[in-house]
Amino acid sequence: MPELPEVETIRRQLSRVLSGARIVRVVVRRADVIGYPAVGRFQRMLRGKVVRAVRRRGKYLVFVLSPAGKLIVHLRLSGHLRLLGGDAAAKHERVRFVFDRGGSLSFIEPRALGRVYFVEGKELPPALDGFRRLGREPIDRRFDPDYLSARFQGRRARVKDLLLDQRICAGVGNIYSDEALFFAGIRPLRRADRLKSEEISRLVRALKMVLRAGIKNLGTTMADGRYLQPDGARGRFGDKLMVYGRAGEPCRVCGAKVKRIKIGSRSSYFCPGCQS
DNA sequence: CTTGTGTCCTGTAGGC
DNA sequence: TGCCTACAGGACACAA
Repeated sequence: MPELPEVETIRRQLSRVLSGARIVRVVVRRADVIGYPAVGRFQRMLRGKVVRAVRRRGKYLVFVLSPAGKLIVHLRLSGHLRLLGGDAAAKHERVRFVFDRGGSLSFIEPRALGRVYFVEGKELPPALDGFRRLGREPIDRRFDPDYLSARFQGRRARVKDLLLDQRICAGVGNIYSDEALFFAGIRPLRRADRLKSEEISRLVRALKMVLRAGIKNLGTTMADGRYLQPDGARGRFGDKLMVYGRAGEPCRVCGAKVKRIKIGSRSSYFCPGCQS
């Protein structure tokens, strides 16, 4: 569910609220969301640790702890982090981190696909291979046309699939890839190695633009209200989407009907008038 | 290595 | 109301 802008929004809020807070207890309500290490060790290692900083890499949240270690969280499709006051377990709560200053951070994951990890040193468990292999972030200065064309070189895959590849575009997901392709004027099924350098440049600019706009608007909360900030507030980027979730509706630029196609098992939206 | 497909898991919305 | 299907902001393990 959450992509780079949503995770970044969550990061900023948690950094503000949790910096300096000490974990006094870790309640595990469902063991299989603990990606590493085993449940008992996960709980023991976290108890007593103080949150020093909250960082983000791609769609991963990284809580830097002292005296040592990191708590790494990936929300996958349906995960949430909520700051809660009371003791009552939230619906679909899988893990709860209770803090010394009162209140707790609840990891809520209806589908139980998301994972939390604790790591000590520099070496990462195999379960975090995806983390280690992350590519550059589109909002990074070094994510430039040279970088992207090098990664697209010789790749016959559809451009949409490569935008979703975290080893190439860390943090990009289904919504923002469609939005970026719209602004770049490129159809999602185009072969990556057949994009002209002008198109790659437009794509780089579009990615940076839509991700920054997403962050500025605190993320995308669709009508179903599935993504929320840790304090429960909605993101405002949903109103600003050009194509994602708008199948059959008129393009906001040219008026053509937005189309929805399937790529793999996932939906992709584009405007047949604006994108070629 | 690359590419496409299936799978993990659960909830919800919509059709009949 | 109940049953069935499709779909969901993700990432992997596979087979070809």
